[in-house]
Amino acid sequence: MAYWLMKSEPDAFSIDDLRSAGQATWDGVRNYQARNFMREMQPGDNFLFYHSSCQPPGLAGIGEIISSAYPDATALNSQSPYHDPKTSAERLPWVAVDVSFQKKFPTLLALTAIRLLDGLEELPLLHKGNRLSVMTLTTEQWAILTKAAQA
DNA sequence: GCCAACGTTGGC
DNA sequence: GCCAACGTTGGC
Repeated sequence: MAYWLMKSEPDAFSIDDLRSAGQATWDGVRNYQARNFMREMQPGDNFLFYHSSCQPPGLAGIGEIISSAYPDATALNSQSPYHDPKTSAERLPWVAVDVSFQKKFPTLLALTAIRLLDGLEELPLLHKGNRLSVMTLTTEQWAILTKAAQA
């Protein structure tokens, strides 16, 4: 089983939205490195739900990956905010996965608090200028973050 | 609202 | 294939 971290702007889709929906489609990712990680996802993997571009940014909870990657049709939809006019049904590089709610942390683990934790030197989230919206976590990173979030 | 960092685009 | 210009991300 693998561990992931995925970012979402809570104004668009938050941990509370996932909790009320129970499950959801994680789509709209338009970056090849993030896409490649999504292709590796398997049902049963867990991910940390990160709220970005908000105040404060940080980890809000845990979800589960419940499907492997499949083509992200929002790229083809001219009405979608995720429309990618360079794609077609024959040439569709983007993927989505289905996810389910697992838990919301008692309090948000803010980015400022994450920066103070030991053992996360390799975590891309903390690297200056990093914008990757889907990243893999080692078992150790997962343990450090989930422990801090529920302390 | 600012701006640093990064990815993408397009001229050559 | 290089690289400058541009657009986007996302913390502050």
